[in-house]
Amino acid sequence: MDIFEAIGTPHRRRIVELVAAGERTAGEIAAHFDISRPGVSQHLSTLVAAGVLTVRKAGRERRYTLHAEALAEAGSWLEAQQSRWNDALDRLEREIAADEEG
Amino acid sequence: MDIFEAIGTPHRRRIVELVAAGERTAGEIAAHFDISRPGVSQHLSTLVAAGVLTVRKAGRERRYTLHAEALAEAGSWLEAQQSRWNDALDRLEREIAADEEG
DNA sequence: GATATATGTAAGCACAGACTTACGCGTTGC
DNA sequence: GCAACGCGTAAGTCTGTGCTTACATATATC
Repeated sequence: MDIFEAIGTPHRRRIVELVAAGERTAGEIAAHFDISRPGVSQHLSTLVAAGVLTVRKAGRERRYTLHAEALAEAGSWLEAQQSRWNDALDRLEREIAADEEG
Repeated sequence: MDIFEAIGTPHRRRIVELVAAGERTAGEIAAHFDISRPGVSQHLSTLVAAGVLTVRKAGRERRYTLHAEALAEAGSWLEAQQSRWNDALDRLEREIAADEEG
């Protein structure tokens, strides 16, 4: 599952927000949700698989941290599309100007 | 459906890439996919509903354009999480420094 | 070593949604 | 006016996935 799919659900985006504020254990994260703990655990797994989070075993706990580079990567794609679009607009504008001139 | 969910599938992300390069008709877009034309049409509808694209009727064609602001909004969320994370790292670093000092 | 705690895994269910084919509707062109 | 075109909508299918409960595993605690 790719990054965009991973952050494509509200629950998982909420998890990202929580972990972005600092390292969290699975239990701490689960406490913020109405769904069952295993349900949250599965969301955590998909986020790790997508490279959005990182796990670290600490005794009987699992500490989840944000892998910010993954978010940056997604951001790059978004920016690329926006600059593509701006280029397209510029081209269009120049064409119109050329038409009016000629 | 929110923006992230809208761009959460590879097909729809591909559509965004196509339209980012310039205004496209439904048919032009559909030509780039292996799935049926109605299938593409449904993807277009969800992208419009999510505010990612804009439609304009032109005769019997429908011209789709990118609504770049929507992508910018998604980008803002990503950046916010990254800066949150950087703040958390800074706090952690300061705490460690304070511990070592004291 | 037995019990409790923190967590993941397994199995199953129900629903969303990504497809398909068939059809309808407006527009263009003869 | 009528055929062809461009496109969306309807209806149905099927798979993925977001949940659930039950169970397994590893660590801490006494």
